[in-house]
Amino acid sequence: MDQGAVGGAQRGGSGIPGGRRKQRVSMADVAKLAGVSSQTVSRVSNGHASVIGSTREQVLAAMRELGYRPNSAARALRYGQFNTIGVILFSLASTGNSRTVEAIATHAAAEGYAITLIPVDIPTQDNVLGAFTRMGELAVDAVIVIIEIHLLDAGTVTLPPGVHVVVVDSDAGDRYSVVDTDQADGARRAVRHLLDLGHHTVWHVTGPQSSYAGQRRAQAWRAALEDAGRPVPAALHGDWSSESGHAAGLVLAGEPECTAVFAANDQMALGLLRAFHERGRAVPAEVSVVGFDDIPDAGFFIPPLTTVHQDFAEVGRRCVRRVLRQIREGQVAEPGTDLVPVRLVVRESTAPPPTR
Amino acid sequence: MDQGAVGGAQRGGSGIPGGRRKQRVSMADVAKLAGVSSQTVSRVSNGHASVIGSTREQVLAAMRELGYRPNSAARALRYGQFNTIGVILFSLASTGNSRTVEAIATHAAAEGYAITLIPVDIPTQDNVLGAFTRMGELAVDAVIVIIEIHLLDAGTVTLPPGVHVVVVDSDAGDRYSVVDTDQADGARRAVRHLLDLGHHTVWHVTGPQSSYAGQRRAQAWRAALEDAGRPVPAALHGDWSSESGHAAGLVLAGEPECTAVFAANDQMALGLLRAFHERGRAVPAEVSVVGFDDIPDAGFFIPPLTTVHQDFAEVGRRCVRRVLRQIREGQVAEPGTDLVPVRLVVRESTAPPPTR
DNA sequence: CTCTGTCATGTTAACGTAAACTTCTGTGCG
DNA sequence: CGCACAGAAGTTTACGTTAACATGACAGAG
Repeated sequence: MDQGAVGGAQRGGSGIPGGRRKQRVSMADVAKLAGVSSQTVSRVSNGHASVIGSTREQVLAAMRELGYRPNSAARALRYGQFNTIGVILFSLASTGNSRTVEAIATHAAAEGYAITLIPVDIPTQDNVLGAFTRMGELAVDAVIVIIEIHLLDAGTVTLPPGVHVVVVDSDAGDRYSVVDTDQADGARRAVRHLLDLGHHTVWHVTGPQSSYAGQRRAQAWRAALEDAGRPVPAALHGDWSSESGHAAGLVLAGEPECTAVFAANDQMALGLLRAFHERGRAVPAEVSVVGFDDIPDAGFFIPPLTTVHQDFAEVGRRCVRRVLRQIREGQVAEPGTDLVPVRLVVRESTAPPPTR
Repeated sequence: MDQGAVGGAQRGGSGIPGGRRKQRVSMADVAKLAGVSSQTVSRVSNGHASVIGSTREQVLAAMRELGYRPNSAARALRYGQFNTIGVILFSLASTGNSRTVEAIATHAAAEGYAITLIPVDIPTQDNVLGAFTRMGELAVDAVIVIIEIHLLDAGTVTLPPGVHVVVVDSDAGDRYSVVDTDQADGARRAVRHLLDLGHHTVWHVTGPQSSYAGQRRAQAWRAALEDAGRPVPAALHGDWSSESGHAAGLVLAGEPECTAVFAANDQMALGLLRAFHERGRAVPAEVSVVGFDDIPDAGFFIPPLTTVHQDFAEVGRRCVRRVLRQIREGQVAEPGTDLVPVRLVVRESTAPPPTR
């Protein structure tokens, strides 16, 4: 280094008081104030044992006085790790997503990892790809994808090398590490429950076609009916919203032989209940309704909703566990599907069909 | 573990093909392959103009071949910025929080910022303090706090110096930069609506005491009644959950003179509807109910809920705007409260009181 | 009294990137 | 023909931290 005369932008003059040029306090500053080397500050900062008590106290005092905070960028650079997991998702609006994300965040925090959210407004391929590109530039050790993975597959998306991935809500267990609720089992239980009550068959309001969860619930609904040798009515298509459930309910209310409906989520079930109420079709006396998710409100619908309980917290927990195992063992991929079990919660929206 | 035979973690030999020792590709690697200096790679990476076409192509080809991704830790270290905003929050479970967070994430992404979530399981002081400590160590340029700020004030918490803060749901506008829904106005509108319909007074089911939003809705409810010269019934205390609303509803169903209830959120209103239904009190013929939030499901309750619409997206947008202004202008604090307006959505759960 | 070992602390170097500066090449003009 | 100048690319250095090594002091053993 030549001369400092010019460099106002450089690091700022030394002793000029009040001239707060420097943004952040570094170890060097603490070290100077405490009269030790910056390495000693580092040792104190990281709780190494080999610092004598009096020195430690001095350093801590200096830290406090200057308001020292370690610079995580420098740390990350040094260690090659960020202690952060990225989460790519479409929307937090659905109960399932937000609860899963919350569980992921909680469990990750317990392991010393933070969560970085990358929302994708509209799940087109371009946007998802963009999210991954951004993710690649982001300070992230691994990624959890809560979005339809086929949007990635279809394109020429290559996941950033060296980034570990776990996927939620997907059938891509052959290529990725997938964690998911046991959608098929849930749908099966819902249908069985209704058949066991004596219903001849069960109608279905699906989720959006873009959702694997929705697709699988529909497949399992169909399969359960076929296995029981029952006729399979045409499915009505919803989009998870109570509004779409309501629309479907208005249609179903006009079908006299419809005595049992399985909605692919609780919100659509709410719409169904509303529609049946409007049309004077009593639930459960005339029509039974089963939902999926078991949102906290489901027990307070009119009538309280029989539904399939999903353990979102467990999904989040397993995502974190998988992703951390990948990070720690240094493996890039570890395909396979991890299914989280469900259970049916029977409330008051289901009953035997009306006798005639 | 002092011997290299084991340590694949080190840096790995140079030309050994296939032996992917090195975790990440650096500019130096790209530079070597492209036969240029790493500075040239940097220039290409950042789109500087002063690189001739052929060289640029070579570098890009090398980047592609090696799967180069810039190391954001090094970048952040260099620039002193992370392009990341931290969000401290209690829970994503409530509609309001998750939608606010989503809006924050979306708008931040549009500005090139990512969101890091720091969940606080139980909002004790210690935990919040811990979250802030963690945040201080985190790669974050600013923080948005969606949690009761008094949990911070009461303790000896000093916000990390140099970190910009915006707070949601708080009355701490004198000390912090606060963005919030106009809770008072919303509550006032709800009460006015019911009084205008002819109700003598309005009962209230509150949110949890720890919530400023809840407190302010309750205050404004009381004030609106007093301004109108009406008696103020004792408030019933809820905790945002439909279950607590249900419990309150069972109590209110037993009060014959109760003809109008304002619930501090929609979920508790759902519980109220359920309780009134159980007890055979017709809504709105005998009792009117107003909620707060206007969750998407509210229009499909039985009956569809009259409620105060909150613009969560706008709250998120303003948070991001404020926080970015702070970052860009380099100001640490900028106290003041920014209120987002609300509107009353009248549906079918309100009507004039029964004539007697 | 010297030698060895231990413990507290200091010094050096490296992580990957990019600003600032330096060097090199070729072009146009007097 | 030489010189100034512009443009392209290379070199140096610093960002803040910490592992690895170096230093120095002091204690106990021979």
